[in-house]
Amino acid sequence: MVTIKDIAKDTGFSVTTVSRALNGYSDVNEETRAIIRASAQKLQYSPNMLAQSLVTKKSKIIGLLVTDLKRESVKDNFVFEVLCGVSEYVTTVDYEMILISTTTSRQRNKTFSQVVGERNLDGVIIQGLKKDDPYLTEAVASDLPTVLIDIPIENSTTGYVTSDQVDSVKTVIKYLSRLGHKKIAFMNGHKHAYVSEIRFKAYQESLSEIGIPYDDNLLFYGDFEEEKAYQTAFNFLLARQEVSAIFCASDIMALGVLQAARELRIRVPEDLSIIGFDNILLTRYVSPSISTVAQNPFELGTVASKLVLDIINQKSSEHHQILKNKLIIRESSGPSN
Amino acid sequence: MVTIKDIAKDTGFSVTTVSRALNGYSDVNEETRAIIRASAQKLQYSPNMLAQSLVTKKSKIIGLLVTDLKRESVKDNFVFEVLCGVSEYVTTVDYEMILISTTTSRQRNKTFSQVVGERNLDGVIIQGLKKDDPYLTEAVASDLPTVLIDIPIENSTTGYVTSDQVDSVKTVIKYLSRLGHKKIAFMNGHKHAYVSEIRFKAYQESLSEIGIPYDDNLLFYGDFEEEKAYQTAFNFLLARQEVSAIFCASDIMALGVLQAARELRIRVPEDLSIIGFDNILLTRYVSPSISTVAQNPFELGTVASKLVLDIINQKSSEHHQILKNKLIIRESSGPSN
DNA sequence: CTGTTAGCGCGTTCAT
DNA sequence: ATGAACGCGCTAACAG
Repeated sequence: MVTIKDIAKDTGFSVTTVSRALNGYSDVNEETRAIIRASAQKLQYSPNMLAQSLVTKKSKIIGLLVTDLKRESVKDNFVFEVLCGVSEYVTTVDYEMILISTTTSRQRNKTFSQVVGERNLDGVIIQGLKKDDPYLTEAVASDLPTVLIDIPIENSTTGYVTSDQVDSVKTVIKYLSRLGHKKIAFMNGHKHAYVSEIRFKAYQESLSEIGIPYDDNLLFYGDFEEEKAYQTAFNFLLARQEVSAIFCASDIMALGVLQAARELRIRVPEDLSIIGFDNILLTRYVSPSISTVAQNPFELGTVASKLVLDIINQKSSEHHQILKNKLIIRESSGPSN
Repeated sequence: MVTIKDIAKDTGFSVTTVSRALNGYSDVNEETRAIIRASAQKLQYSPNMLAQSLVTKKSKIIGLLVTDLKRESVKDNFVFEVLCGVSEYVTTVDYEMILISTTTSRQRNKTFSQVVGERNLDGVIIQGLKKDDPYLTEAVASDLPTVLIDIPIENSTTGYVTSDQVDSVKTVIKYLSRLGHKKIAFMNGHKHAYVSEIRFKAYQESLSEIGIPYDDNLLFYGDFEEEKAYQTAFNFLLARQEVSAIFCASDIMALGVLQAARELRIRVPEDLSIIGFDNILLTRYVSPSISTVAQNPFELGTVASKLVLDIINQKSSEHHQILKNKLIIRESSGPSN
């Protein structure tokens, strides 16, 4: 490890001067700066961020906080895409990303401030925490620059990025309605997620806008899991044969519904239209391919990063951004008959 | 930020005693330790890892070094699975993972030691670097605990984890041979990857073991990319109609080959058997589903983490591990006719 | 058993 | 324009 001390020794200047020269202070002779720079280059000096952080209180590290990233998470590249987005943006501005995978139980052992304080994180991006997770409340209450993904809360140090959930849902429902569907079921995720809440409300609104009465019996939950979606859809489809379309709050669940339909010999899209949400890779490859609302998680990641850095650098005051989604029509949806 | 100083003030002991009490030193009165612990709990103290690292020279951070994680990387969850594995293991032993995404060009601006030194990384896991990437050489030469994924180099501070590439290839070739295939082509990745080298050699060996002469014309490259694979396969299949089976060094490429076959109206598996490598999610969902060699990248990740920590803690001396793969037969392969 | 002193590598007054 | 001295939060050597 070569330190500024080494450079000081090498050049004959004091560590102070070296520090200032390297940090671009104006009160240093350009000639000495050149000498010091050359020496740094020669010795392959690189600042010790730890020491730097310790004194400046800035770590140049952004934490990406996600819920329990485990073996099963793999199927869902949503998180991965967000991560890639964050990683890419953060790299361009010379920050580092640290991945923090937590669970509700682990949040009881260590507070949010502790996690953040331990490594002097400059900012945090939160993805996938449950509505009532302790860290969420703490993060919002704290004055640490925080950006939430898909949770619309904003204050002076908290921002969020999400996509136009309401609009997307309405687009889907109207699309189905135009195809003649009257009995449009909605498979939601679970109640711990903000998006579930929002999408549900949007579903209700959309129906009322097109004059279809909301029916509680057409709402059911798939927990954002393929297996769970499969099971509940199986029973649901048996019981409610009048349903001609199911809108799923995630593609993973749509996959499960598709499977259930297949086993019940319900033809898709002739007898049942299925529409998903997310546009995960698989939707394009399964047969029939699945119509879905395309989100752009990668962009969610880059924008989130941009927003945290804005908050950190106290740039604008608007700390939220809403991305556009797009309905992609594939084989799994068609006219009602 | 509450520091040991605060605890010292709160309890009346010196910072040293606090430090020692909290770090479990034996030379401290159990009673005072209890007092100090209680105070720490009360104040929600959490050690500042930066300061700790600065003096102990240990950061409890493992770097995961990957090549340029960008938008396009998303299709290939291999990296993501490895990452999940690393993240999970590392969390259990109270370490943190930092993701470092680099490119060949960026490696010229900053040396490996600089990257590592900046944050006092305790160890590094390397995945996907090219054979001639500077960081690879530097990492192996350095004395920083390093574990390479799929690159079999070992020394006192370098280990590796990979899967039984040779065995897998042989299994595939023998399987195809048993099905009556004589003209078995091999689509390799690109020459920058170690695995390409190894798999190619294994391909040659397997052929000779079953008495089929190696034919240079049956080897071609798909660069580990779907599009590239599609294009080269298209031309290849046109030119070499005698080929009855193609073994691809990655599923992504198998996807491309499948597409080419489809467009050329070559039936799979009747006219052409296709076998991939990796067992990515899609192989199960496309039609026909793709036979492939199943790797377990998640485990690659956990084992890699375990190995780095072994090296860090100077546990055993064997710093490599080879995982088993498994040939999964699906619809894309069948008897030659 | 406990406190004092020193120092990790760096940025930052405050003199000069 | 430059340097000496101090402190960030912490651990480690040495006394006592």
